[in-house]
Parts: sequence; structure tokens; C-alpha cells
Amino acid sequence: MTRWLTQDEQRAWRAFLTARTLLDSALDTQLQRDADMPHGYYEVLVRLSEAPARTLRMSELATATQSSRSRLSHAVAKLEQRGWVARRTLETDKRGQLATLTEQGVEVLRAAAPGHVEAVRRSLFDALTPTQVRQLRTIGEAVAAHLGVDA
Amino acid sequence: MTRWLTQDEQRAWRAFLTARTLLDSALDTQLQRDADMPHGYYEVLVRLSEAPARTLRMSELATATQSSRSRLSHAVAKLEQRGWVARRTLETDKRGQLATLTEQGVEVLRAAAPGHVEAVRRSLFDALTPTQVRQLRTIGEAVAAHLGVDA
DNA sequence: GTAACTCTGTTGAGTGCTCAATCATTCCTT
DNA sequence: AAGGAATGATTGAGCACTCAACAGAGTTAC
Repeated sequence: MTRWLTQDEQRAWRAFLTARTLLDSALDTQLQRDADMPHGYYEVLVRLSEAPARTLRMSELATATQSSRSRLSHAVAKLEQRGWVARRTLETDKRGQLATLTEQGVEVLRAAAPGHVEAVRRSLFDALTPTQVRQLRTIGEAVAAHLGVDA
Repeated sequence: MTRWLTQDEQRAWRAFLTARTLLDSALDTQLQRDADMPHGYYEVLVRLSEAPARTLRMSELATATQSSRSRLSHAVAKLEQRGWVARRTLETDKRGQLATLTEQGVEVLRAAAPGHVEAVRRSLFDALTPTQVRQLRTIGEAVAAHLGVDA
């Protein structure tokens, strides 16, 4: 009783998988080479940079980056070692931890952003028409909503 | 002189990243739980199963799976340990290695496929209209072509 | 014919991720 | 107020991936 994929779905799925892999690998390579960090770390820095006082609770940061608590914990530990993020205990709930982007972290992100954005544009948006960009957004949001998350 | 992303591009990019992460994680979790393998291994088995004599050269298999030679080498070594794939030297060019899906590999794939397809459908296609499926395919193919690969 | 180069595939070290177990704190119930 | 459940975050083991170095086989040019 398996609902197998139609021809169209097969092709869409293959195309999506291929594009996803190529994009991931292009961006990860670029960031690793130019900024010495994996894409996941970059996302953490970006989300912190957009937060009030450049600070978020670990749990909020995990949600924002679609990351497990465990993964985020490991990641932030590394980022802290590098001096890009600082952690401190939340006073009103001593289980909580606040992560803050340090000045040095801001600098690193500022330095990394142009190259990364350029790579995103070259790898993805230069291949798409404005209409396709809107379609991609709608599709992404539909999938995210379907899986129970805000895009 | 950075070509920053427009508002629309920003949103599309975020939506894509979120959807990609959620999809990846849903499918990887499902495969790991039900078939005890990561998604990358599944892809290897699928590509082999579609090849003539269920056999491909390592280099061809690497291309087909968008994988580095190194990654594929590690993966096939594990798959061989499990008895799902067999390797032998190509006689006409002794540098080459042929990877073949074994009978046991066929069985494992046959057992894993329904659950995986069902997960793909539930996670992705149930969220999309037929029009969006066609759009996704076109977008994926455009990105793949742009990055120099057939979808 | 052989030296240099190229191509295929593997290996090992290092790194990030997942999963399950754990610890500390807070909340809930009575 | 105390015991137990729930929550927030971390830890360590195991695994897959990346990168760079390597080995073996084939190719090219002199």
C-alpha cells in the first residue's frame, strides 16, 4: 500500500536532492576556506547578531537555528573557545544559559559575510529568475509550516 | 561592492535553509530508525540498484551520488562490511574498482524503500501542490545545471 | 624504454553531528 | 514542605564527512 512517487515527483525529488547537495557543499567549502568555520557556526553567529543585545537563550538559539540542544551545545562550546561567543547563567532561571556574540564575534561575522553572501548569490540566485525566487520561498515556507516550524 | 540579498532573496534563502534542514533531519531520522543507515548510504544503494548488472565503477557512483571519492570510498567500505555491496577490480583498468549491489543489498533496499518513500511523501509532497512540484523540479534542475551537473 | 605526469581509489587524522545518559534547577502535587 | 516530574543544558561515545597525503596503474613524451 505504499504511495510510490509519480514520475514528476521522482524527478522533482532527484533535482531537489542534487541541488541541495551541490549548494551545501559549495557554501560549506567557501566558508571553511575563507572564514574557517562550518556553515552551522555561521548560522549561529547570524542569529545572535540579529538578537537584542546580540544575546539569546540556548534553547531559543537552538530553535532559531533548527538545531538540537546537543548540537548547539557542542557548537557554542567551540565558538566560546574561539572567543566569538560568551555564555553566562540566566539569573532568573539558573538552568538557563545566555549566549552572547562578542565584539570579536561581530568582527568575524562582518568579515565573513560579504564572501558568503556572494557565494549564495553565485551558487543559487544567479541561476533563478525573480519568479523562481518567489516560488522557492513559497515552497520552502510551505514545507517548513507543514513540518511545524516558522520559516 | 558586495551584492547583498534583496528582501525577497533573504526570505527565500531562509525558507530554503529551514526547509532543507527539517527535511534532511526528518528523512535521516526515519532511515536511521527503520533501516539502520544514513541517507547517504541509501542513495548509494539506490544508484547501484538502477545500474546495469547492479554495478558501477566507483568514480561513476561518486558522480551519481554527488559524493567525493573519499566519502564514497569510506561509505562503500562500510556497506561491504555489512554485506550489502561487493567490490572487485576492473580487469581492463586495474586502477578501477567495480561496486555491485549484492542480493542481500537488494533485499535490504527493498525492505527500506516503502518506509522511506512514505516519509518523503509525508514530509515534502504532502505539503505541495502539483504546480509547486513542477516548480521545485525546474528550480532544482536550474541550480544543478548552473553548478555544472545534470539533475 | 623510462621518467614524469595523470588518474583512480584508499587511508588516516581531525572535526562536527547524533543519540542516550546525566546533572542541576524549577515546577507541580499533595 | 517534600517527593517526583519536567525542563534546560551538557557530556561522551560512536559514526560519517572533509582534507591532505599516499599508492598503484596507466599515459605521454623524449
